[in-house]
Amino acid sequence: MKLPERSRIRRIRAPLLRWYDAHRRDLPWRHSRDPYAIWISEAMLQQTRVETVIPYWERFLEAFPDVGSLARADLDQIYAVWTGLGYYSRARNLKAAAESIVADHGGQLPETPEGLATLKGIGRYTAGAVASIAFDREAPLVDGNVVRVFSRVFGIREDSSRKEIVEGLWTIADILVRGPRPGDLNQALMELGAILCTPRKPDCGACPLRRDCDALARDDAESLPVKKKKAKPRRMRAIAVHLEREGRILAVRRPEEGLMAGLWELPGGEIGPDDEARDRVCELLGASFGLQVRGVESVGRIEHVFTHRHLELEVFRSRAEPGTRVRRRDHVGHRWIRPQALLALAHAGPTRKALNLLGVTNEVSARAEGRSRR
DNA sequence: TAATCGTGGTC
DNA sequence: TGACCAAGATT
Repeated sequence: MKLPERSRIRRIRAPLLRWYDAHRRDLPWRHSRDPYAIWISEAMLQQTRVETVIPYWERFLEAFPDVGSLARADLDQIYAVWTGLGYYSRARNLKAAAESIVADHGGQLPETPEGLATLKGIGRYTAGAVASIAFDREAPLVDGNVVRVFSRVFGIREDSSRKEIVEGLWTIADILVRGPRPGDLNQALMELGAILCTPRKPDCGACPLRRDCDALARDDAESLPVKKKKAKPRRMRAIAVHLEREGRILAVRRPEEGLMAGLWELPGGEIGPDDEARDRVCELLGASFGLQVRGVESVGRIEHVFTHRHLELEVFRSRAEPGTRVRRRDHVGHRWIRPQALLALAHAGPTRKALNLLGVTNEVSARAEGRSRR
């Protein structure tokens, strides 16, 4: 791609900052100058909407107010606060990074993008965001909003995931950020993408860059940026069993890698596309948990769509004899607990939906269930 | 480079 | 209603 003229890039600085000063949203982390609080907000905002993040950020900062408290916390406590936010590796990485900050950086976050990027879970974007917003460094950043704004303003009509284009976008961001108020400049770019320069029906009439926008001149803003199509989620099937033993049910913890890593769920497992689910229950509970059960009752079915998986989960009830022991194969933990207690452990959407189907609810899960049902 | 990794909102 | 998308990182 041909890089825009330097002067053309620099020209959008002033109108962008003016617009930001007049229209910036009042977000809770914008009241903080604490690098730790800003870092947490950036980790949560990865692929996650602002409105979703706000209550999680507030609860997280209350539970873990500083780097030291996060480094000392049990992963279980962190997961519990993170439950429902998704991309759980972020929670794991936050703790690992906090430990490294305490052990190797005297308890203070590194101030440069290079230093920040050595920490787990901090990539190129987050390094630039924290360096510029928390430490006033002239560090560039490119997120989905910035890709869209640059593609339109500078008329970039090639696949935005191509390496050459990605590097071009970072170069533009770097040229643009040099100067006063780098943190505000970066936030202004993202804010413009979030509020006006939206994927569909951008509000070009209100845009501070409308006189300078290539896509507006050519009337193809809505078709930019150019991206390739994403793969459809693959279907997978699984079973989950509400297995009761003397008034308690079995909860099991998934391995620390892969889908829903480290989260608690009902025992069960994946089945084949043509399996009769009921026929696999006894076998799976035996093979994965060393359990023998009798009397399997079908409860129903839930569906859950992940980014790359479309899960169909069949839910059953069964009982285990008093004194039944568990021998885990792949899972890394298990507990016999009151049904409602599973809702207080870190768990993901499918487990929440299965418990809801089973009539196990509390106020929090009921609200989440209400949201996901629209 | 292309997959993997959650969830909820929007049209 | 399925497809797209949201302040990405990791492998």
